[in-house]
Amino acid sequence: MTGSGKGPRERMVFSAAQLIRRDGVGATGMREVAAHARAPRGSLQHYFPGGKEQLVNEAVAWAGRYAGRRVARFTAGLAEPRPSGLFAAMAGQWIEEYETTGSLAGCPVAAATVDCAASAASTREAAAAAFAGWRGPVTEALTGLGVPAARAEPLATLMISSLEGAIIMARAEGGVGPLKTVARELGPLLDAAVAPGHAGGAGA
Amino acid sequence: MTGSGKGPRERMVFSAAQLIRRDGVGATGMREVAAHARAPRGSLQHYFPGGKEQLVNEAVAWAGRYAGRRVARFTAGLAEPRPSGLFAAMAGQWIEEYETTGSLAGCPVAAATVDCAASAASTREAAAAAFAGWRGPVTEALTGLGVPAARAEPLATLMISSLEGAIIMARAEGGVGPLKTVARELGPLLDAAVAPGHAGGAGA
DNA sequence: AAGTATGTATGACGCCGGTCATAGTAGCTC
DNA sequence: GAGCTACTATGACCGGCGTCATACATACTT
Repeated sequence: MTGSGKGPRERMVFSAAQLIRRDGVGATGMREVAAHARAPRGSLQHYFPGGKEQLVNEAVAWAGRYAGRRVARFTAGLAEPRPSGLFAAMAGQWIEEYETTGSLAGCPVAAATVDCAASAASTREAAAAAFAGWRGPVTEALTGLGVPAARAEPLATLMISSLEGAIIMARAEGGVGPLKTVARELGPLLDAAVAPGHAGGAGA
Repeated sequence: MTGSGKGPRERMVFSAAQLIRRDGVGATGMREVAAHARAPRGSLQHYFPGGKEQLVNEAVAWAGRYAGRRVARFTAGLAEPRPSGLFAAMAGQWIEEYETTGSLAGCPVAAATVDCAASAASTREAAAAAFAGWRGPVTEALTGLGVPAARAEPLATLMISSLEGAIIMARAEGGVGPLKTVARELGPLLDAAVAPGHAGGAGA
């Protein structure tokens, strides 16, 4: 997650995502993105002729892909292959970040939605695509964990919704309480959706 | 919800909440708020000497009180007194708004959190207070509906989180799908938390 | 060596934001 | 009717924003 390896273009997209995550779209300036990415300011108009809107959209898309990949990795590394474990891992990523950095930034996709859904159609669509690219792997993971196909996608939507909402409440409260609460409360409910007779993980 | 009755001060707070809800804090201008409230621009510095931050904080507080009162009214008017009914009513308010107005604004508390949590401590606290003032009535309602005291507050947190997240996803997708999905999936899980033997509503 | 993409570097422009300063206008008391 | 308070009304200021225009440096082609 250093983001300083690749080319300047990627770094700028990455930096944009980070800054949007923390301050929202409106309060994130183009110059600021370039500075944060240690990229030349002139490269902005070179790589993103579509201006800020394009940059924001790419940052959102990047975040969506990142979240999707992350889910796949979580699923592969679950100690106890149950839906609750996946959800705990998703929430745990945010808890861990808070406890590491001491402060909690939000989700760039949510920020872009809040700030742009009503004003920039392309950004709204980028956010929708990002959510779809996140929900997909979650849905697959759930089916792989034994959730009936018909319920996998709705439950994936519920998981992502709860997580997004908990992130916001956690930021407001200045603590990870809501994230832990949501993980604790929703987990068992998700496990209950596993088809009976499915070969669970370690315990039961 | 007309908001044009009371004095100019209240109207401005209300207008601020509405505009923030739609465009986010950053994209909402002070002049715009005054114009929307049909209030004189000079009144801004008169009523809100603390500037934009104060106005935003009051808008957030207003939204929190509104949400809390709303929950109390939902609870009183439930056809089937079950947790799922309350949650459906909460989500239904948003669905209805979308189907009435044709577009979906967000929650002002969420918007303020996303845009200000990292930059304005007072706004972050206002948002936390607003969430608390929303969660309180939900918690009470759940206990009144038969949810054991120990689980009422965590489940209230889960409900609000899911709703907030679903609102964001719905805005991104440009449709109420996520709201309906979340209501459908979470409702039964909430009902299952009702203490056994509790005198439920109509059916079971 | 000339030429041409590709990327970098700045400076300027216009705009709109929040805020300040300063008047002006009721409505009320004494 | 003088004086005070509450509110309204503007205009100006300064700063930051996104964007544009333009010039410069590479690096690869032919």
